[in-house]
Amino acid sequence: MAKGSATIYDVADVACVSIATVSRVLNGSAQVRPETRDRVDAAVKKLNFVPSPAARSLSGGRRWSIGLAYPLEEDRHSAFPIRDDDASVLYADGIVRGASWRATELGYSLFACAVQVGNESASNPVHHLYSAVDGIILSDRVVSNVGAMRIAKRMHSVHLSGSGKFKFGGTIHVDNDGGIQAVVRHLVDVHGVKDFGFVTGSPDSSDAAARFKAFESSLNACGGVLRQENFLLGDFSLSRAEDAVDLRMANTSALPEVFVCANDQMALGVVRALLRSGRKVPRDVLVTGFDDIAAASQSQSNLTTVSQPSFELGVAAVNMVVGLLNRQIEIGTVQILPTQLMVRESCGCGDSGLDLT
Amino acid sequence: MAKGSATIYDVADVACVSIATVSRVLNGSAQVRPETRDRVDAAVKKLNFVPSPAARSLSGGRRWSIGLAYPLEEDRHSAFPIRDDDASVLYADGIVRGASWRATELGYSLFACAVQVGNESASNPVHHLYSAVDGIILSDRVVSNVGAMRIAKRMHSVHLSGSGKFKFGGTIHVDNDGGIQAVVRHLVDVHGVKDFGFVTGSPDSSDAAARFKAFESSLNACGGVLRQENFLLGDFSLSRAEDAVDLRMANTSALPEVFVCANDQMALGVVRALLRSGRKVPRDVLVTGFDDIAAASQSQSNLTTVSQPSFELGVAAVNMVVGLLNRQIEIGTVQILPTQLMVRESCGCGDSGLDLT
DNA sequence: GCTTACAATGTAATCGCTTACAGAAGAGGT
DNA sequence: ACCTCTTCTGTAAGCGATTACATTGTAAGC
Repeated sequence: MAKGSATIYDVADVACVSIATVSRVLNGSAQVRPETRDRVDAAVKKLNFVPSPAARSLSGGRRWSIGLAYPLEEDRHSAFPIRDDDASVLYADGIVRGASWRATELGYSLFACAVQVGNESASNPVHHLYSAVDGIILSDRVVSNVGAMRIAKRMHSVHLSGSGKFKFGGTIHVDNDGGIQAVVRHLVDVHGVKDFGFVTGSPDSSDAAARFKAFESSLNACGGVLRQENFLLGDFSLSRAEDAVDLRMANTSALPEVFVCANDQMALGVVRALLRSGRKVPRDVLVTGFDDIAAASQSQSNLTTVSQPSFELGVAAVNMVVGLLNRQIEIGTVQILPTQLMVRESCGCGDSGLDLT
Repeated sequence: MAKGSATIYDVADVACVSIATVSRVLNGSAQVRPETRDRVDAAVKKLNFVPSPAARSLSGGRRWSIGLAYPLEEDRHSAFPIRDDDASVLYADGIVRGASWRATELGYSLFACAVQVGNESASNPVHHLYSAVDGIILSDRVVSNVGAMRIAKRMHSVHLSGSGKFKFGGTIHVDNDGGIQAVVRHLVDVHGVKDFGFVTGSPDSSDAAARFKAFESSLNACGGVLRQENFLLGDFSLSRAEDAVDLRMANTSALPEVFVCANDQMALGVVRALLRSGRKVPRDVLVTGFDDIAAASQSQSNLTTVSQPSFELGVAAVNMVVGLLNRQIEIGTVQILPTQLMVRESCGCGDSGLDLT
């Protein structure tokens, strides 16, 4: 607390040079006589001097840190809202790790920051974050489009989004189209499915939108059907999807052959609701997910899903921010990461023929 | 980028007041005539003004954000080091979530930052982090003791540590003693174990140290034995523990009845090594872990372990930092969070009598 | 109507750094 | 000896906030 640590002035005093010279040595810049440099280095070492990022930041230098804002669903019930059920956090973990690792490798620090979705006020952590960093990675939905534009005008930013292109910064998204297409094709080709159900994600998520759009066109391409009552509204959370299926089952019309879900959490919720009603998966209804979170591959819920390279997404995002910073990548660049169909048992595959319990 | 964003001067101009007045309004301080306040508020809104944390930081005001540094083991092999095997990250996830949630609730932003352990240079992200925040939460091992003291002298800090007390800041740790004691007692009372093995964590981790110390004293209390060759050195990672057990088995002396491990990852590694050698757990050797990570409770590895309230740890840490900030908590305070023994099958319990495979 | 006290506002110093610009010192040419 | 270039180093002006202190405005008290 006692603000006692050394400043550039102290170093200058000890080394008997001016603060400008110290700064030059620190930043490895230009012409400093070797013997002067040594003197400064010695002083720095002696005083354990670490430049104040705040001051550095203020005076316009590079901060060597980048920010990553990831979404948190609004808490609807519990006092501790962020439990296993929180889709965005689980998915974000991988991204944070990838970004963290890559940033460190490039000599940057990564500040990760969870943002309550829908928070447009000044208390949105993004506002605190973005002036502490050189560039920022914004996950889908952490700020509004308007907010994103404002930020992008101030600093380099990369957007993790479902589809499309952000013209004021870079954009990265996974191949939602290809993933969903693979799911639908597999269901049609291998399991002869015609009658589809779909559980969609948060309405404001571009990933959710992209996945549904891809689903529709795949359906058209292979002649599948989505009856109105089998289009379920979710918000990426397990419980909401579970509720939606319960509600659907109150309707006595026959269930679809499969529920294609926009993410794994919802798929797990769907499975849970079906099991509770006495139905078995995949015996009575097939279910597929998206993301391939850890829980998907556990034996209890052997979920057929689409694997997202979340770690690689984080890596790619950092690469892009730094590329933008170094002017090696153009503003408006879009990068698409591949997805992969993971066939397990919930789609009806698997010789074990186990019912999931 | 185009540094075009509004400053306090712009706001002052628009509102026709001085920057001092703007600052007063922003910080809710003291005497400002309501009509002036309104004018300033309007200007702030109009310009979308967000104060620069850097400047704020330099001039000593509150930043409304707190930092959390958590450790990342040094990468020993892979190009993408942070995989499922990384003990600290898995454990840290819960802390980050808890801290994030609580910080948001208190109106703070939380910046989480992964730190390569052993990095004492100026590139240690902690140095970047700590001038962007009001207070900082330091996990065990993210900085040296000296580094921690330097930081603690500059700002409020809370240390997440195995035991003991950090006299320049707050300290929180889980009840390692109680947890290990419960494990040992259970093994002795229920399973009649006498001949113990122990797999310890990173030598520089105070959690590891605390757990071993607790293990020793529990052992003495109940007359158990730890033969020298059954004390295995790990570093909290799965692979390292696996290797250690392989090495141990090269020695032909009888294995101990149980391997008590300082965390779950290592317990999983131990199980893996034992299975590979044709031994069964718990039939031939018992194994226990610590932490209760998600993988521990999966049916494949039904690990008896000690549950750590990692989410609550994050919450408590934020509470303490903010308490310190508001001078409601004294420097030097120590808080201990309870742990809980989770009895599963790897200790020999369970009527299923299943061999783990 | 004039002092007084206090509320409201403004002025300017400060935080620790970067960097444009200025100045000094030495080398080389005449 | 004098002038011109280099090459190094110092001076000082910001960066955008906070805040001690100075100043102005205003209503009460006489």
